[in-house]
Parts: sequence; structure tokens; C-alpha cells
Amino acid sequence: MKVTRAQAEENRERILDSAAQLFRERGFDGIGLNELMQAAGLTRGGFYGHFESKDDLAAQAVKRAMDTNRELWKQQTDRSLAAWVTSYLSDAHCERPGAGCALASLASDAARGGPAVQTVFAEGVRRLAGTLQGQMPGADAVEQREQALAMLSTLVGAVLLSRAVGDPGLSRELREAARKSLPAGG
Amino acid sequence: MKVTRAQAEENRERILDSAAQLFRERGFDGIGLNELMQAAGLTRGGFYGHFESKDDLAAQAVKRAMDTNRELWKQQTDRSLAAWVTSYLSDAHCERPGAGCALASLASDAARGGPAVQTVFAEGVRRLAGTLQGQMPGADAVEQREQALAMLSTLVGAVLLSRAVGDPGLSRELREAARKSLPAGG
DNA sequence: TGTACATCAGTGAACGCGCGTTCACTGATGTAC
DNA sequence: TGTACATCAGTGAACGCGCGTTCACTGATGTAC
Repeated sequence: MKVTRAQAEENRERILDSAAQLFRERGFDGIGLNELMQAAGLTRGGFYGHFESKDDLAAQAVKRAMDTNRELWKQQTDRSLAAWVTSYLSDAHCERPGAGCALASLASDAARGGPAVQTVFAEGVRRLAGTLQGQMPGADAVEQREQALAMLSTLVGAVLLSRAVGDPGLSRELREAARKSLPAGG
Repeated sequence: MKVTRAQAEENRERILDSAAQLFRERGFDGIGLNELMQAAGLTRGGFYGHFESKDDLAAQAVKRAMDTNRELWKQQTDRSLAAWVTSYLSDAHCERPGAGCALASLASDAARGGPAVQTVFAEGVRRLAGTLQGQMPGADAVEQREQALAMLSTLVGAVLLSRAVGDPGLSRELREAARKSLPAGG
């Protein structure tokens, strides 16, 4: 059952992409390696040829999710801060965690997870804050950075609570309130 | 092994309190019924005399966590909004999720959970927003409610990201930025 | 108040199942000549 | 370019374990007389 090196690398990428989606949807504990490998079109046993452990995969999958979303955003025509906030707080983002921001969908999992996942998370927060920073209205870089971090917290909190309440009305109310409270949102 | 009715009721309460703590620390999937019952000083089999299922317990434990924190807050001498925000964003709150706000520690779990948990969550958000609302600086009730909901999102997001990044410096930076961004915080 | 018995809270073994991980094996790929 | 063989990506059975849930049983409690 050997396979070309290119095919093997492709398989590894497919595992990572599947994991990036399924972890965001169900959490690290919500999906097993068996189902994960099946989703990538492979069988259970092949997993350890690509990753050291499930924890290792978790860390790499979180990174993959963040990188993919960054790339997707770069391909958008309207890359303004307002457009990003709108899309972050959209119904679509709330309803499809598997394709959405990993900071929102996996924050609890990361908090309970190992150091590798937490390092990826910290880098994700820093990188996203760094990207947003320049577009914040603050008077200087320090204030802009503070605003970027605070905005991240507001957005992540709003989406998490929105997904948790199960009530579409309250969900929209939360996100609308968040949007209005942002320096760039009113 | 029968036990007085009062003792049985006490046992039920102890299961709920243990679950309220352990679920907040490890998530619904992070702790099993066996360990849960042991933490309450009982054995596995007795569980179903008190609860319909693990899902049923999850919903009731989330409610218990919220009610307990509400009671604890009522016993504080300084019940100002500023004091609440400070305590919410404290190191102690970040480091001890098992005793902290269930909205922060269990939002992801609720998002992936059943309708019973989500209903409890929605009621928790509404009740907390209702409590905060009157202390917000907004011009009218509608604006105050918006501010309360947005503040909740900011606080929940800041604590979740703080716990997820594993880096104490970034963790404090996130919470400090959140505090400064709040209408009542500067 | 004292005795006989039904109730039922809690026990602990057992159910089937899926978990993360390991491993002997397969057979196409990639390499050496 | 063609043949012989070593490599190694992927397979699928098996490991021990803990999961949520069920159930026959125990024996102190609570009740009826």
C-alpha cells in the first residue's frame, strides 16, 4: 500500500485540513482519531506515520486553521477593518464554526490543553492583534494595540456567547451590541 | 445502604456542586461520571437515582455554578460595577475556572451541547445582563442593555483568551486592554 | 412505644462501545546496478 | 532502459482502558399496625 511521496504529503495535508475543521466544530475531545482519519480518506493505523500524538495534531491543526483563515482573508477584495468586523459577527460565522476563527471555537480547548496548543494560540493572538493594530483609531501605537486586543476579546466573547445561547434573537442582540461598542463599529 | 431522605438530598447537592466545579475546570467531556461520583463521595451506580443522564446533570450543574456565583457576589461588601469588573479580570479568576464564571469556562461546551444546557446559558446571560444594565452609563435603558451585553462579551472573551494563551504576560495584557476599553473601566 | 415489613438510596459488577496507541504485515514506490 | 530488491506509507487487528448506562442486590430507613 505504499504511495508516492507527493501523495503521502498530500494525505498529511488532508488530515490537517480535516482536523482543522472537525476540531473547530466539536472540540479536541469531541472527535476521535478513527473518524478523523476516515474524514481524510485513510485508516486509523496510518495516523502515527504523520503525527506524534493527538496532542501534536491538535497544535498543528489549530495553526492550520489560523493560517487558512488568514489566507482566505487576504483574497478578499474589501479588507477594511469594518468588513472584517462585520464578517466576524455575521450569522454565517456563528453557524459554521468549522470554517471560522479558531480563537473563538477552540479557546476553551486550548485553555485545558497542553503547552504546544497554547503556544500556537498565543502566536495567533499576537499575529491577529498585530494585523488589526494599524487600523485602530488610537492616538499612538500603544493605544492602538490595546484597542486591538480589547476588540479581539469583544469579538471572541460575542461569537462564543452567541453560539452558546441557542436563541437566535439573543444571539443577534449580543453581536449587534458588540459591534456598536467597538471603536470602529458605531 | 439506604440513607435518610435528608442525607439523600444532601448527596444530590454534593454531586451538583462537584459537577459545577469539575465541568468548569475540564469541560463536559473532560470528566466522567465515575470520577464525578467519587468526588461527591459516592459510587458510580447511584448517579441515575438523582439525574436522568449526564446531559441532564450538565444543564443543572451550569445553573448551579451560575446561582452560586450570584449568591457569593451578593455577600460581597463592595458590589459596585468597577469591583465586579476588577474581580472578573483578576489573575485569580483566570487561574481558578472551577470557581469562576460559567459563561467563560463553558461557553464552547454549551455551543456544542444540547438544548437544555443552551437554555440555561441563555437565561444566565439575560439575568447577568439585567443585573449589570442598571449600572451602565448609557443614556437610556436600550443603550444600557447594549452596553451590558457588549461588556459581557468583552469580559468573557478576555478571560477565555487569557486562559488559552498560556503566556502570563500576554494574558495580563489582554485583560488590561479589556478593562480600559470598558465604559466603566478607564 | 415496640415490632414486622415494604421502600428505596446506594453498591458494584457488567453491558457494549469507542478511545489513543501499537504492531506485524502488505505491496507499490524508489533506488542500485 | 530494464531488472532485483530495499524502503516505507498505509492497513487492519489488537492492546488496555475508561466511557455512559443498566441492573440485581443490600440493608438501613420509614411506615403500618
